[in-house]
Amino acid sequence: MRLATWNVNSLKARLPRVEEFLGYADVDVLCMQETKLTDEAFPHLAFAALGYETVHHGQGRWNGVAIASRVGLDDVAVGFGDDLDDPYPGEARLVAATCGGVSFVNLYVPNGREVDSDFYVRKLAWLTTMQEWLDAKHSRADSVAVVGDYNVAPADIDVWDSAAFIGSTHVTPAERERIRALEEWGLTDAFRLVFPDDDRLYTFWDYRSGDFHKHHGMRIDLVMVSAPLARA
DNA sequence: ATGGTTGATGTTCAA
Repeated sequence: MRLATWNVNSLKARLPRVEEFLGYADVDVLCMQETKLTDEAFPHLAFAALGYETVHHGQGRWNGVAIASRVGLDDVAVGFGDDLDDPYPGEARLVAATCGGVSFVNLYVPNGREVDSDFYVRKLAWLTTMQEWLDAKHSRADSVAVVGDYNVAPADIDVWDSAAFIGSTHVTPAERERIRALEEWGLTDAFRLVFPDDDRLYTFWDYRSGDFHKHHGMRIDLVMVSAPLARA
């Protein structure tokens, strides 16, 4: 099983790049976030032409999550369902499906904007609710991969300069505690399993200040896997 | 430089 996660920041704008990636990356499952599409506008045929089934949970201008799989796509679920109170109601931030015997959960975690803002408080609540949803849906003994744009850097090693993030979201103890809670539930940060001590390896660079060219990055897109997958 | 740039249902919002 080979998987990838990608915040595409508009699938309409990024589709040629996504098609290019699928052409060489040899992934079985691709989880995408920020498609910024309605369900009606999702380009299912473009993925089918490359051999991938797709499911999309979108709302239009913002958010939107999708899974493309060439190893089957079953048991689709979107959102937290009726039994849980969504701190970001109406926003398309979770889609789940079984692909090749693995339960995939694809997340676009709220950004949080400013520490202690209403958006930040609801980001923390969203992560707590997501774990409640996960616990209701899955056992830690299942093969489950909870992947996506977490908008949290799990540790200082995951940002280019921890001093530069003092007072910022993505690195606060409360946000990191939500990642720890998922680990206590039974998930493992797959990247850290493979690269336990490597720094300067990131998944996101802000495009507003030439951060990519200065390698001012953060590792905020995560692949969290249960024990049966972590052992594999 | 409370900056910078990208994308969308854009003359504003979210990131």
